[in-house]
Amino acid sequence: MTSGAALVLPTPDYDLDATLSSGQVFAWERTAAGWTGVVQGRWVQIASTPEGLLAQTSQPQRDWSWLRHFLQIDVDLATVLATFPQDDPHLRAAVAACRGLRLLRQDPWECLAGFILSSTKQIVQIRQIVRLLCQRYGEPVAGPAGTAAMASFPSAQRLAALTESDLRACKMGFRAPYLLATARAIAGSEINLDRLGQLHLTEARAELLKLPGVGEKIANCVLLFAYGFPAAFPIDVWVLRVLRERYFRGRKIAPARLQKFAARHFGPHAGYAQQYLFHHIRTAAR
DNA sequence: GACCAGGACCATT
DNA sequence: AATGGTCATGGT
Repeated sequence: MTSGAALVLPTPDYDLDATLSSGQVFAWERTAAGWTGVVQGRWVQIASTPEGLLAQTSQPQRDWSWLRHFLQIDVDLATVLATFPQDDPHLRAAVAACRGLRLLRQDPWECLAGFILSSTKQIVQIRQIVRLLCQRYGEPVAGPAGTAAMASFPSAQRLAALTESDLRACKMGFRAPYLLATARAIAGSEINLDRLGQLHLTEARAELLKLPGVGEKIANCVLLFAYGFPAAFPIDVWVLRVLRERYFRGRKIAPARLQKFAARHFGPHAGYAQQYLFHHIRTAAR
């Protein structure tokens, strides 16, 4: 190791592959050496080893709390799973198949922008759009010697200064005006993302819903993946399918009723349950 | 070529 | 409250 720093995080019950490929984040790259990404401006590569998660950075690190926070290392997964309903065979099967799947704690703006781009897009396509945005408008972040550089996700201020056609050139189609208007609302301080974490779940959701291109589903994704509200329960087409087929005999149920059911049935960590159901049905489908 | 993708928004019933 | 059309782009 000629530069940077390395650290082993001995974390039981952590499936890094499942976590980083389960549609929470879109800017991480999988290489032969592990996963590479940018967290708070820092280049970081993470590999799964028998001793735990092996993290490497390009710069020396005084403390690693930023990475522990992003990975949510200190969440005791067993405690979360213990809050799940014990008499639910479908959820039980999903947890058994995806043991170690975790929720991350992302940067709110990157998460918000990523999910504005997510509507009726496959995850591989969302990743492609995000990659283009980072390469064209993000800041380069160098890795250790001999590794590929990454690019940070562009700030709201940076995107706010672009035009709609700049964004359309990144292949995001009709989502371009949504992303642009939301970037300008954030850059212009009409909404302060730093403040939302101090609000209650419903208040924070109401703030996010003011942004163009943000409905219930995307708001819940941001609340769950960036702000750590474990009860937030995003219902996309996949989760909708699971809920209908497995819990309502294929009947179609009003969205408000489904949200109510999810909160009551899955409990205070319903968002975790949602991620297990989502990842399970998507990985089983291939 | 048909169908679908981690939806939101608008108009109409 | 519920339905239907529209919005780009690319994978299967």
